[in-house]
Amino acid sequence: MSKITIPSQLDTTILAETFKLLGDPTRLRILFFCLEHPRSVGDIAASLDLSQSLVSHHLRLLRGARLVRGNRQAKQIFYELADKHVSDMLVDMAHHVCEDGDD
Amino acid sequence: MSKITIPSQLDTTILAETFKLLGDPTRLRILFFCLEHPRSVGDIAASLDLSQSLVSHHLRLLRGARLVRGNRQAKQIFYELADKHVSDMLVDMAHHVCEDGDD
DNA sequence: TAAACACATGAACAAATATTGATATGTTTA
DNA sequence: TAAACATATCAATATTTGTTCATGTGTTTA
Repeated sequence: MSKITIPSQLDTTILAETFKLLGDPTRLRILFFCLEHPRSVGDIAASLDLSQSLVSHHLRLLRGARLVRGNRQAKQIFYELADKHVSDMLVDMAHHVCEDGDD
Repeated sequence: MSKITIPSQLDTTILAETFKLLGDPTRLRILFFCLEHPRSVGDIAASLDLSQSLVSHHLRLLRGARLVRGNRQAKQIFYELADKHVSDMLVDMAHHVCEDGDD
């Protein structure tokens, strides 16, 4: 059971878009930083030593792919992962990168 | 339990490298095509309508990241996913891309 | 309202990357 | 060995993409 389904070329492209977003160290750092609890843009920039502009640009891409969502709290906007789905996947992959080298 | 572990900056970079490889539609198509059983380079190129050169290039990258492995069978070389680890992740992600739109 | 603060956006540039075409390497068959 | 076949590699090109700097938008406080 659990038959293997080969995605259509369109689905493949969509899937690739998501992977592509995850394929950048800066974006991954942002995502992991927001994993535990929501973080403001300024906090992200300061903690990760990135320019505010750069963080905003990346957050826009991540927002566009529904990987994160932000809600305003007074002047600041706090970003968190979009849903458990995404965070589970990240944690899962993080584990994978640690346990390397079978074979 | 299952405490969230934030990867080091180095680990993040390594993880990103893997995601980056998965973040190309052509490579994803190659991977899914080899999911069920090993496929020769020529078969991949013909079936996916890609030049032989392009397929070889991509396979080299995938090999370098230990995402696929190939074994020679006479003139041809048959490629398959490196381990269950990789294929499980791919199938998993393929499922994710289908079930969209919570919220 | 004006100034200050937090974040978003646009243009521009440099670096990375996918793709192509030609050629090389290695394996088999005549 | 030579020719044919399958795959790999090299060099070059065109596109994509991450980053920066300057500026714009929206919210709060004086």
